[in-house]
Amino acid sequence: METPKLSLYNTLTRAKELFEPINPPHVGMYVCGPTVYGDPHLGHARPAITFDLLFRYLRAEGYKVRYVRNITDVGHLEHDADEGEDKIEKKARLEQLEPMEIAHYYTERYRHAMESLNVLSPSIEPHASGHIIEQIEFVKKIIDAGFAYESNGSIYFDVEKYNKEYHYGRLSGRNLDDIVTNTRSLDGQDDKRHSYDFALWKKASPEHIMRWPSPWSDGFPGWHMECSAMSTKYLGERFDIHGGGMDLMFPHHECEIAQSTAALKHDSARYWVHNNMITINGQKMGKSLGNFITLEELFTGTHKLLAQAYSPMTIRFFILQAHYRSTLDFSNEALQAAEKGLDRLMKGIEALGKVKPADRSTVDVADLAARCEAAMADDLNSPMVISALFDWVRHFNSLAEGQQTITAEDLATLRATVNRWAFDILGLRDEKQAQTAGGDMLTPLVNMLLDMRMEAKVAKNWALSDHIRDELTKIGIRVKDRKDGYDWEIE
RNA sequence: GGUCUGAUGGCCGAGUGGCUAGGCAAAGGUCUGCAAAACCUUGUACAGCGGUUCGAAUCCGCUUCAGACCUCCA
Repeated sequence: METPKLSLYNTLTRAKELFEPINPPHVGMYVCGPTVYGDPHLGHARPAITFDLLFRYLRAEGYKVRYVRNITDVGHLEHDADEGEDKIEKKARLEQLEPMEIAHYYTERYRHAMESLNVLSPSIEPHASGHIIEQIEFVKKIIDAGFAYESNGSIYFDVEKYNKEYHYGRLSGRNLDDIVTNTRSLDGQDDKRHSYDFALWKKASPEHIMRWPSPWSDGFPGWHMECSAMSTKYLGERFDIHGGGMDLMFPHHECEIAQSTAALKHDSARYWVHNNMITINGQKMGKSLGNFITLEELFTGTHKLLAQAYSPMTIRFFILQAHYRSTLDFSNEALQAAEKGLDRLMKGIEALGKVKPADRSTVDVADLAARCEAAMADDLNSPMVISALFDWVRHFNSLAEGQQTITAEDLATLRATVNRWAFDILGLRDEKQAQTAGGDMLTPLVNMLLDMRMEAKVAKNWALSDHIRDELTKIGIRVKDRKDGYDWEIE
């Protein structure tokens, strides 16, 4: 089957473009990861899952992907001002811990949450603190190219000069004139020539603990620097995809483009892909507004806005049910709907596992694969993939009930298609099956009781039969009668 | 204020110049000793006002409302 080619929406050109890797079958992808100074929240799950989807899809299509997602553990200033304090460091002082202890702790928390969400580990997860030398070297290149200046031990990017040769603002669709008139003037920016210049290297004030020697001062890199330095180091001067949240478009990605272009004399990333935000009551969920719900809270249900706990797969499914470039509004109702929908999908897939082959097929198995391929190739339209799967859940159930039939060959194809799309690419996991799998003692006991119930039913002893069912229901086991037998599941 | 995005049925959320998205909820039916599950059927929605068109929810304009970025944020 001829699979449709992937087109991706490129923020740089504001259009969907056919994806053509620079060095097929290799694909280089860089995504901005978390700043590890707080617990990961629902907002962090969105880019992680979006780019996990892309990573999984590209791999399933046969590409050899090197996926780099950084960990920001230094250099992220609290304010873009001279007395700006490093985020990691601020938190450390408050809790009397070493900065690296904080970074390590939250990195582990992040990784653990991502694992729960079935987000694959990237190929490389570089830490900014481990690449100070590379960042210093990168700053030197920009200075040598003439696009940076030193001021009182700090190095700033000369936006105005850069803009004469290139276009500062082309990613976010701004012109320097707009930026000039709209940049707020903050205190303590005396070292900069212009308010819109940004720091490449900052001299550390005496109380600043996180500091490294450099040709200019003891200090630390500016916060856009790590991505330019590390993407170049691991993916080369030109690579395919750069991803991140839409909120990073300006200034972070804009500055990154400026840095890389200034140092390398050309663009580095070809396709810029941005995921939209998760909102809560219509407003962006984020650190600054303090309206975020951590993943831990979602998994355990411990947040005043949560009506219940939601499993990691419910969260993943909830996110995949919306297109990555749309905002997605959080609500208990939406999450509960996702939970039930996912349950239905998983049960349908379980039913497919029980289907017995027949000598002819009443279903066209190629339809599912074709629809999934087309949807995914069209800028990662995961909602359409899910929609196709749901249409097929009906067939799965009908096949399991014997209302439709399928040949052994078609059945194998169908199972492979479902595995590919539901599990390999969407990255879903059957949590309930995983729970009961592996030599539990419950199964023989429940089966014994249900065998007794079958005997009672044959004897039309409805009182006993209902009693067994009710007692099982009480301990959370739902009994499903089949034509000639029974089925059961844990609620 | 500048730049940009969005407004879809009870809820969430795709999509598109004419052909059923899907899920959740709801109603009716089939099956069943009863129930559950499953299956079948049902909703004629696209903010408002104009315009373009044979035809617009989909294109254009205006209005209203909401949101994002312009400062750290995924």
